[in-house]
Amino acid sequence: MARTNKTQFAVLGCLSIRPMSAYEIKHFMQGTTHYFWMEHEAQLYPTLSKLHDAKFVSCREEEAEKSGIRKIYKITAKGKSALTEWLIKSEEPVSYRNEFLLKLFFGDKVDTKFMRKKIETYAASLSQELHLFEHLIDELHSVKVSEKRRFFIEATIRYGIKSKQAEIAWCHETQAMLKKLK
Amino acid sequence: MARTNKTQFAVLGCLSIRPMSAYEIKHFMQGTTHYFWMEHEAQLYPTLSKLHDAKFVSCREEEAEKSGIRKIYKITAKGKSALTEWLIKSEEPVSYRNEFLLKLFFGDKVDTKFMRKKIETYAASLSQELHLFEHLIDELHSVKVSEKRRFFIEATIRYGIKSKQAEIAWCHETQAMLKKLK
DNA sequence: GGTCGCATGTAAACTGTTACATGATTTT
DNA sequence: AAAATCATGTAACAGTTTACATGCGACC
Repeated sequence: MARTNKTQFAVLGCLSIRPMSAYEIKHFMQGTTHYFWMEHEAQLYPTLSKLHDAKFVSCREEEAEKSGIRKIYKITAKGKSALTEWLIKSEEPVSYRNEFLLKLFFGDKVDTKFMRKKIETYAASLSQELHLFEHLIDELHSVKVSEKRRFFIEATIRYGIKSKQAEIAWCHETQAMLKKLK
Repeated sequence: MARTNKTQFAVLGCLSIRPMSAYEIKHFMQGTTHYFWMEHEAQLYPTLSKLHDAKFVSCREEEAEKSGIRKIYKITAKGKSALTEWLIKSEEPVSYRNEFLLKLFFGDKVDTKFMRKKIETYAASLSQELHLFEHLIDELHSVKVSEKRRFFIEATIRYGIKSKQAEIAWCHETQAMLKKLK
């Protein structure tokens, strides 16, 4: 079974919010979906071309802010139905990889102090991410969107907050247990 | 900056437990690290060849159980120091992708009932994974390993349990909030 | 004069996944 | 007789990431 390319749906999703250029999509993702979905420019440009060829998006060129042209893409009816179809469909399972856990699994191969340090660093980065989520929630208050739209944006942020909190709790618990070990 | 291939370290890690063949490594991972790390055979065989060329592992051939030969790889001193170096090093940030959250983010584009159903299905798969972890903890009691080794194996499983519990709690919370919405 | 932001893209390398290919033994 | 397990691997493709390339305007 072939893997279906999800980049196209991420792009269609963004364009369902409002028409955007490739550059804008990148910045939009950076500000909203970056903690669960991010695309590289090298994927965005060819994906938009393909979506345009397939009539999922239309394209309008306008003067760029500083120089040259800017290609604004807009989702078509065909694109919208493709997006809806994907939204409703169930996800194919994907393999999740966590390098930190992989190292931890082999943690007995090195001195305990290294793993204590590793968990500490990991906890610190989790806290930073958690702060970012709390900032995103604050930001959301000042954004003008429909109640329904707001609900789903907030749901993804709450997901991030709950996950990070659980992971941070695990870090503390594990550090405490490590101290008792040996 | 070049990405470092982590497959080789996952393999070296497995071989630090005991000498294994490619086939055994796959089954070992399936039984232990599968929920945070998994490799395909098509990656394992060439990776082992490369590790052998680089003198990180040695190879001994023996009669296979059923037919042909079986190549048993053993980590060398050089391989051990490479593994240790990687274990201590900090992780490069990698992009995490979650198709479920991506869909949820655009959830306002479809009728609420579809997203309710989606969260329900997601919660069910999380519960199943949680049961698997609890089973892994049980299994761990009957495995003979050092106290330190056991600690780190258990830590990765506890991580899984805590994460899944938090996600399940999020599902319930979000379902309840969805009911109130409109 | 150099860097940053806006804005487009291409090329190459690498990684990951699926499918294919082989062959013996054991179980259903 | 067919399917599963043990055991090796290759080929082809799809997807991801890095680096490169271009050019203007604004700011320091």
